[in-house]
Amino acid sequence: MADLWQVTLVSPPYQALTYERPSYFPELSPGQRVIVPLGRSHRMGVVVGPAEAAPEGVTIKPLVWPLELTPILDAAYLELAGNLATRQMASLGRILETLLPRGLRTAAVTFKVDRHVAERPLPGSIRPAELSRFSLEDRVELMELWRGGRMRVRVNAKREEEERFVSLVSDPPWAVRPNAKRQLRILEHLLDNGPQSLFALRHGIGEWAVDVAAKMEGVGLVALGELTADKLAEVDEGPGACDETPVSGYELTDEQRVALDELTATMDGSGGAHLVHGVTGSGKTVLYLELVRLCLAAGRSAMLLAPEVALACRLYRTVAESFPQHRTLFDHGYQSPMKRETAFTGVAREEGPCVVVGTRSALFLPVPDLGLVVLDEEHDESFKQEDRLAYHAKEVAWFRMERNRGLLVLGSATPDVKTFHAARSGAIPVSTLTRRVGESLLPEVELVDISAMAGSAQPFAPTAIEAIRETVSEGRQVIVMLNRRGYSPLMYCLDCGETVRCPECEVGMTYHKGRERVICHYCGLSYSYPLLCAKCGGGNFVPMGEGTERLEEHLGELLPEGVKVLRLDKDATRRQERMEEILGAFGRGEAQVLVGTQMISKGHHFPGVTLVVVADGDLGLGLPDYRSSERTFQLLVQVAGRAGRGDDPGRVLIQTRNPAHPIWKDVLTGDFPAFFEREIGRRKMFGYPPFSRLALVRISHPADYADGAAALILFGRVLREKAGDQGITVLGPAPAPLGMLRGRKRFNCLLKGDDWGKVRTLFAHLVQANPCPAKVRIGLDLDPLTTL
DNA sequence: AGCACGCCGACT
DNA sequence: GTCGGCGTGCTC
Repeated sequence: MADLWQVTLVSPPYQALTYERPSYFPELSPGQRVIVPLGRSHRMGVVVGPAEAAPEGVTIKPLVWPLELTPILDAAYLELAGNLATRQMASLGRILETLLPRGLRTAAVTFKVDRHVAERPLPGSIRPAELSRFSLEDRVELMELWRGGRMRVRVNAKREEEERFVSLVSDPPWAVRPNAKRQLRILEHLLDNGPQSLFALRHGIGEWAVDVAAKMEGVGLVALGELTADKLAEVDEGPGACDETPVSGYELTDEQRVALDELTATMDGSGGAHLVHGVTGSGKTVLYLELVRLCLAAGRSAMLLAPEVALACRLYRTVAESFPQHRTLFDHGYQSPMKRETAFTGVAREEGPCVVVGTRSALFLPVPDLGLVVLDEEHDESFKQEDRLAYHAKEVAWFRMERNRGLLVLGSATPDVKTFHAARSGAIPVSTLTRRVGESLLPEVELVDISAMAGSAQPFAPTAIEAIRETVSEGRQVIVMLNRRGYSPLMYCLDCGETVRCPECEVGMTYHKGRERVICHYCGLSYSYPLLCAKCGGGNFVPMGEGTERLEEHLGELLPEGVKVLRLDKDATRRQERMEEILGAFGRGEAQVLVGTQMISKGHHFPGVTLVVVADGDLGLGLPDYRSSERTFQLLVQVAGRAGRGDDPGRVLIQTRNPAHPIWKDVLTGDFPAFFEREIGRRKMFGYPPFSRLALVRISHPADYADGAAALILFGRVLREKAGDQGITVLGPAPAPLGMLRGRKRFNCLLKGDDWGKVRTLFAHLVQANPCPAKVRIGLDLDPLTTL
């Protein structure tokens, strides 16, 4: 009787197929990677379990080779992947493909044999296809070598070469001949998409990219090798950038002690979540460290997650210093595939408990016996991944901790309304920290009415200008935040009033002064400026509105000579490493003013900052999205927390055109519970989450697809037909706010129900009804960050 | 993803 | 007349 096993392929067709275990094979168990034959090719697959019987009408092939002797993935990890597969309505193979580092999911490997130990002459280097052609006795002998560690596996040289990262070494303009089209294409691509592996570059641009990039390295236009984010993380050691959290010798405040007792109570073996609601500077990090200490003492591993790389990096340094006797690991999505692979296998094979610090993707490291996960700034939207595999770190962490009987800690000064509702209704325990540690006080927040300034070219009210000048003259630092990027939102033609619009996306294109280009923020298409009006042929474009670049210019004029202004926004930091550079320079006091978008609101610690000015507090309030006031509240309280974290009291000025808005009362006092009460009442009244489940169906088809309209009518009918059975309210399908993106027409459809299962069922009906899957794409976004 | 089959254009 | 483009389809 043949020994049959189910193997899930981690490349197309992603199915679980049945293979036979040859007699000379080692024992198999779920989670082990194997090479299997498929058609005339070979693939990597993961053993999921024994198979009862061969399926009808297929001849079972034998497994070719095991890639490891003990499984790299344990049962809990396979269960996690399986859960994601169910949630995403995708196959397990497809999920595993996105979770495994590239080197661990490819069958393009070479086996290296220690030749001198073989009794008979064997080739020193063997490809999987050759293995299947060897005689039985050769394979038996090789398997002996493999078991004894005298035969190793290596990723093919070409694959390995493509693991190398390409990154920009300078900002535009670059020293290239203007007619070097391919080089420019690569440079623009890197600027838009960030540092990436040669592999990714080849996929994004074309076959020629690898050779051209190699040539460009020779002349110093790009850097090839390890990703620089890691190097910069080491550089950022300036006095201002160092963490305020003492590694040892600190004493817990009464509040912290109470919170720690409450947390350890939750930690006690049953598994569950715990919210830590503490104002900025109240010492949440110290609590995390104490919990990690307890977790390690119990012999279990711990994981700390921050919303972005820079914050995670700072947290990592503290952790590494605090636990020198344990293995500590820093992991984030911007690492080279090679590094991720090392981290992945390292953590899977680790004997004792370890500590992992990182961003959301670190959650998928196969850490055995994970007993604690901390999500710092748990309300942050970066914890949700929207592209590729869609998941929310909170849900994944919750799943892992529930199964592992571990503790999930959610920490924030401004918790997610859904989380806080769960805490208020008793579903999860909550600990509250109301006071800052040490001498520093919470900043004083004031509103500045700018409603009378409409139409003025001046972006700052006199009060704000006065405050900025005063702070700078005292030698203190100022943060100015604008929730908008680019030099100006739109360009208008003076002759005909037409705005510059992207031909692919039908949205206004933005002028970027530094690059002298107009750019579409949605698809990245750009034209050099000046340009001629498409409608009237004139060239008299004028920028409208206010962006960070113009704020930076205004400040330059407003402030005395010698005052240095830095700018931090998405454009200034397209090169990943620039952000660390700018924050580091500001932290070291190399500039007095920092102008930026919301990214400056996130937990960075600048002791010299005593004034925060929010240029336009109203932005984002009026959006037709149920979470817009939650997002605005979180952003403003978060940025206010940047002020006065040193010894001097802080001051926060929020400019608004709408001082009567009810949100200001709560923002001024930083009163989260008051904000929550108002917000939760509104949500209940309109049936928004957490009182319902909201999902967004995204439908798109090529603009020139003639039957698109008919497909949408069909979808509408199917939705309305089936929605009743599931008790789901359907809105749409309606054209999406970005009705056109990258040459595709887009439509959104909002589903409101009381159960995710029902929403999925309805979505499945929709997928089934798709008249042309090749042209019409349908995607499901559960609990969307924005319903726009 | 590979690797076949299969059906159309530009070359010895 | 062949070589070779890549569209389509299948793989335990």
